[in-house]
Formats: sequence, structure tokens, C-alpha cells
Amino acid sequence: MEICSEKCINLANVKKTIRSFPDQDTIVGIADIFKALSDPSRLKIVLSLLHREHCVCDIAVICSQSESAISHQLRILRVLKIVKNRREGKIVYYSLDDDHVKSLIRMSLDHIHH
Amino acid sequence: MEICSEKCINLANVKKTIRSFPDQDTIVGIADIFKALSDPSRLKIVLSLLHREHCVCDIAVICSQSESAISHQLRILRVLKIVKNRREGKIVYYSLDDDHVKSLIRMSLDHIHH
DNA sequence: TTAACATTTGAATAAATGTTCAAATGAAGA
DNA sequence: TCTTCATTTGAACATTTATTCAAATGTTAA
Repeated sequence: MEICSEKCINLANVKKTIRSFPDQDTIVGIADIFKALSDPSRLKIVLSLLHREHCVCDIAVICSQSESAISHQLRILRVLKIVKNRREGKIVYYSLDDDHVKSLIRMSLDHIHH
Repeated sequence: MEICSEKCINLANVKKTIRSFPDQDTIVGIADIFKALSDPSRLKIVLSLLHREHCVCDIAVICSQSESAISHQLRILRVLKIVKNRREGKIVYYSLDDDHVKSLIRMSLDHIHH
């Protein structure tokens, strides 16, 4: 990474921080997970799956949104490996696919309620 | 919350999940924190402050962005109480204002590198 | 094969968001 | 006071994003 030393106020600290930086892929990966949880309606979906699996139409009821809107968001969460699904006849059940996400949400719940 | 029982596949589970739901303010609050960390450039700023404070122009160098762009993002992070600042003459130093955010980031780093 | 149903998909629209540029603050030193 | 410098601000623009609607899958039961 290039450092324009002329513009730096504290070059030593800047170098330290840059050295401690994760690589760009890691940064984007983390940002993606946070982005998945950053939309209230998508967060609601994840919250609804915190304790048990649900089918799409039940999630729609729980989140008071259309089944289509829920399905669109579930696809995003599926691509990010945050939820997984299983089919039982006509019905598709979704559940959380990532324990880290559960931890993140529990931790943020603690944070809000501190 | 209204439940359209006709549309529910599994009413009992739906009711359980709805009962376990945080209130809307909590949901939006959590989503806001995740939103703050969901943009790679904003996440970079937070990462740059993980170990030590920095002034705006140094953050700009670290994140290879304009000082104006950094300042705009810092304002968002300040409103969300994720960073705080102190002025020393002409220079404004920013640092993290929230230990929970540090934990969230550390946890997500663990997650990516599992 | 049909009909009914749960879910998915694609296109379109509206709203939110990040960056840029230029101008405005506010503090320090000449 | 004037100049310089670090930072902030506002408006404009381009991009991303969530939701809606209509149509398409894919599965079950008649």
C-alpha cells in the first residue's frame, strides 16, 4: 500500500495501523455479513429463524411482508451462507446456516440492552 | 401484531417466534449498528481505529480516500456513537467509542478466518 | 392431465446511499 | 489582521437497493 508521507501527520502510527490491516477480501467479506444484517426487514427474517426453522409463507406472516419480498431477501441470505433451506413437498423450510451469525445477533442484543 | 391464521402453515410456531421478537426500536437499533459496519470504506475506518486513535487526514491516507469522504463517513459513525473525537489545535483525533463494536469486529474476523 | 398451491424469478419503480467538488469553518502562527 | 492548514458541510451525481407486480416453476392431489 502506498503511503504519501508528506500528507501524514503521524507516519509511524499510520504504518502500524496499515500493517495490522486485514486484506481487502477479508474486509469485503466482513462487510458483506454486516450488510446482510443491516436492513431491518432482512434482520427480522434472521431473527425469526433464531430459535426454529420456518417456511417462507410463515416468515412472511411473522415479518408482515409479501412472500415475494421475503423470497428475494432469503436468496441474498442464502448466497451469503447465512440461511439454508430444505424442501418438504410444496413447502420450503429455512433455517440459520451460521452459528457465528447467531453470536453476532446475541451480542448486539446484549449491546442494545446493555 | 396481527396474525392471519388462514395463511399460516404452522400457527403454533409462528406465535412462539413472534412472542420471542424484540420490539421494533431494538430491531432498528441493531440494524443501524450493522449498517454502520456494512460499507467496506466505513468498515475500513473502524478497523483503522481498532488499536489507536488517528486524525482525519491520516485515516484518509490509511483508507486511500479523500478527506472529505472520510469526514462524511465519520459523521455517520459519530451519530451512531461508534466513534468519538477530540480536538488538538487544528487537528481532530478520532477513536472508537464502543467496546461492543470492537467485539463484533473481532468476532467477525474470527468467523472469516475460522 | 388438470387444478391448486408454495415458492421463485425478472423487470420496473422508488428510495437510500457513497463520493466528488467547491465552498465554508475554525484554529494557529506570521 | 491576514494566511495557512485541517476539517466540515452542502449540493449534485451516479450507484445500489428494497419492494411491487406479474409471470414462471415445481410439487401435490384430484
